[in-house]
Formats: sequence, structure tokens, C-alpha cells
Amino acid sequence: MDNSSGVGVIDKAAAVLDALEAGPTTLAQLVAATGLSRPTVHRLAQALVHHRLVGKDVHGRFVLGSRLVELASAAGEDRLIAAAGPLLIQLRDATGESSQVFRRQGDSRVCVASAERPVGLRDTIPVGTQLSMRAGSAAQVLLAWEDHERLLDGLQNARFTPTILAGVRRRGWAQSLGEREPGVASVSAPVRGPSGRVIAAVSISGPIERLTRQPGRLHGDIVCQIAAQISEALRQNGE
Amino acid sequence: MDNSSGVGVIDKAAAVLDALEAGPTTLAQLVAATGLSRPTVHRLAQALVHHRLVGKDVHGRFVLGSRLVELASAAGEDRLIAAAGPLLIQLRDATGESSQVFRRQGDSRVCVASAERPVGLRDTIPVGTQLSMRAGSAAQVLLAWEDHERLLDGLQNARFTPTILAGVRRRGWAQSLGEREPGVASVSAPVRGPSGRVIAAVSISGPIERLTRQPGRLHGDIVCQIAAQISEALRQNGE
DNA sequence: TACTTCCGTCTCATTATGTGAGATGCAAGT
DNA sequence: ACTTGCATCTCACATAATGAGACGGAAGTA
Repeated sequence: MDNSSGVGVIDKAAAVLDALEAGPTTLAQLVAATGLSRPTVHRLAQALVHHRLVGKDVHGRFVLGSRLVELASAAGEDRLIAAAGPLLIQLRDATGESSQVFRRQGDSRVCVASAERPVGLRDTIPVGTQLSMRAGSAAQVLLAWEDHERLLDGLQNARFTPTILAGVRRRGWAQSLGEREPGVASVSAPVRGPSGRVIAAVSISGPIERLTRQPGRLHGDIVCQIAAQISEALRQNGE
Repeated sequence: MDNSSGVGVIDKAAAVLDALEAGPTTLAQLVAATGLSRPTVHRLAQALVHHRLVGKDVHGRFVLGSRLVELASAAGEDRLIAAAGPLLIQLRDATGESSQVFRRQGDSRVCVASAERPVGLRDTIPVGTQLSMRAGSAAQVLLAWEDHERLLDGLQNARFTPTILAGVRRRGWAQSLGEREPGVASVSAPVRGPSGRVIAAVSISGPIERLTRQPGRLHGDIVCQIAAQISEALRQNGE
């Protein structure tokens, strides 16, 4: 099978990275594993070190670099956003409310994708907005499936209780009324990664007047459906 | 600051990957972002696609590729093994028993590092060995800090109970007697990643005759100390 | 509808870059 | 003390990468 991309240096650099996938590797081992000449491997490996795509361990062996973890994290975020985009639009149109995807980031949650209701009274949360993990239906969802200790820690000073989170796990969705902002209601459901772990929350939000005091009863099912479709898309495109 | 590694093609490829970190990008946008000429960017990007370091989305835009996720996963494993190596030897020497690090892999746990007691009666678990998540102190540790549903699912047909796992969380270590194999006792403690989540278990194992029927009382403290040191090493070298 | 603009892709003459044989220095092994 | 093996470096040279320009097609505009 033709393994040549048309750019020889990139082919060789990829061979070096492939060899490092097995673990820390000396220069001599890299030469053997790649079939390239020693000065070539040395020069390419040092260039990859320069860009942090490769590192060096305490024994001076080459290892895969931390930049790969950074790029992989960005790649994962790309996939979530790509999968969510059209489905958030669908959710917005089906419910008539603005919709968002949140991810946890320490003590905050961050909006990584959104589809705004274009007209009238609406809740606007721009991409990049950081909100509290202590209030709101998305915070409940991002917390409900944490391990026991992280769950208890997350409940400190929160606007919701263990009983509320137990209900979230049972129903598969969370709702909130005026927790983040007076007059705003929201419904959220979990997005799960290929391993089944909750990695994000899909939400709709808008005025209590329209969503009523039981927004979950109105929209819980559709929010869950959309969250499940995003999860499925991530599962299918993982390989 | 000098940003040239000495291999121009790798410098340019790294610039392309840097540009893609911001999200899906057209060829024209890549040309603008990198300052390279159009055919050069096109050729390099296609070469990176060939090696799956870059992909294409449904709109034909370039995105970071799935190979980066694979390499990043291997990089993370490298760091755990590097951090654990000397500390497992220390643990082995301090306790006189074989020591291991396990990670969860679906319904199994895998030994990713070990330090064997060199002489006499000993428990041997070669790196790569897959063991059950239904028995053994390492399985208890890998399960104790899961979210409620995954914890309950993991308890199906397990040799331990919710009460035992609550004790694991309280004491910070788990012990088992003859769960995986008659006559073998073990003690395990959690290794936490930079986010605080349990990512692995450190264990010692050996004959019940030597470890007694209360191996945790004998060795729980030292196993916890070593696990904490591995966790700290991962935290410090994460950036 | 016709025309213009912009983008992605390809070609190929040119040249700058990457290659690797061989040298050097040093650490480890005998 | 000597030998071996490894990482690092040099530099003459061959080749791979470059980018101006061409081409085709899609999108935008009048």
C-alpha cells in the first residue's frame, strides 16, 4: 500500500511519531524502527521537540510531546461542536427557544456552541461565556453524574440539593427557574462521550412566561432526544 | 524569538496545526493564518490528511485529525508509566511485595506498570495482563469513585458491595483476600489526574500468609503515599 | 443569464532544503 | 587503558519542496 503523502519530510516525521506511540525510545531505537538514517532521525526528532510534538524523558529518550494533548483536546472540542451545530438549530426550531451546549471547566461551565432564537424575548448566551456551576439546569446535569465526592463538593453553596440531582439522574434531564438569572427558565440533558461518561450538557433557555414553571415537562423529552443524537454522532465518528 | 527548528517543512506543518487549533479552517484561511503560499499549504495539509493528523469536515474544511487523539492518549500513558516506575520500585522495596499500576478498560483492568518482588513466594502480574473489574482491590479503587450509575452497574456480579466501596472512599484504600486468586491478598489506592479524577490504581499483592488477613492495616498508608506521589508528579508535569 | 471573483487543485522550472557518509566527542562496558 | 556504541555535528550534493501561473468550478453580482 502506498504510504507516501507526497511530502517526504512529513512522511518521515509521521513515522517517528508512529514509533514513539509504543513508548519512550532512544535515537538508536528510532533509527531501527523507522529505517531512516541516524542524522535524519536526529534532525527530525529535534525539530519535533522544538514544536513540543515530541519531548525528552529524564533518560534522554524521546517521548510523545504535550502539544499533542493540547491539539487532541482541540480536536475533541471540534468534533463536539461539529456534531452539536445542526442539532442545536433543530432544537431551537422545535422549541422556539435559544439552545446551547455547556462543558465543565473547574468551578465554571462554558458555552461552546449555541443557536439563538432570532426574534422577540430571548435568552442570549454567547459562545465562550463562563457561567457558574452553582446554579442553572446545565450545572445540575454536569454535576449529577460526577463521583460521590466531586458531587458533594459541587453542592457547596449550590442552588440545588442532592435530592434534586437524584431526580435529574432518574428523569435524565434537569430544569431550573430563575437560578442563574431572575425570569429565566431552562432545561438541560447530558451529552455522553464514547465511554458513556457525561462530557457536556445540552440546554434550552428563555423567559419563565413562555417556558412555564414546569419547563421540563414541556421540553424535557426533545432536549433528551437531541442530547442522545449528539452522543450517538460522537460515538459513530470516534474512529 | 527564533521559531525555526532547522527543518522548514516541519516548521510549516506545525504552523498549519497551530492554525487548526482554532477550529475548522478553509484553505484560504490557512493561507492567511500561516503566511505560506497557497500551493504549499495545500500540499502540506493534504500530506497531514494522509497521515490522519488533519481531517476534513463535511464542508471540506480542514480540522485537526483523529490520529492526534490516539497519539495524545499514548502520551498520557507514557507520563503515567514514567511517573510510576521509580515509585513502584520504592513501594516494592518498602513492603517486600510485588507492586503494580492498573487502569480501567471497559469491563477489565489492565496492568500498565509493575515492579516484581525478585525472590521467593510472589504474585506475578506481567504488564499487559487484563484482569476482571469484578474482583480485587484495584477493581474496588477503580470503581469507588465512579458516578452513581456506573458504580451500580460495576457492582453487578462483583465480589464486593456498596458498603465496601463506601469504606474504600472513607479510608482512601481497598484491600482484598483471595478475590482474584485463592491465597493472594492485595491493597490498592487511587492515582488521580490533574483534574482530581481517579485515572489508575496503585497496588501491592502477595500471599495472605505474609500480608495477613488485614493487609490494608499493614500497608494501606504506604500504598496511599506512593499513589499520592504519582498523582502529584502528573500534576506538576502536566504543563 | 452573463460575467466576475474567489477558491481549490495541479504543473513544472527552479533552487533551497534535507540528506547521509563520515567525523567527533563522550559515556558505558570490558 | 582500551574498545564499543551512541548522540551530535558538518558539509558536498542530489533531490525534494517551492511557488508563479494556469485551470476548472462554485459562488456572487449586475
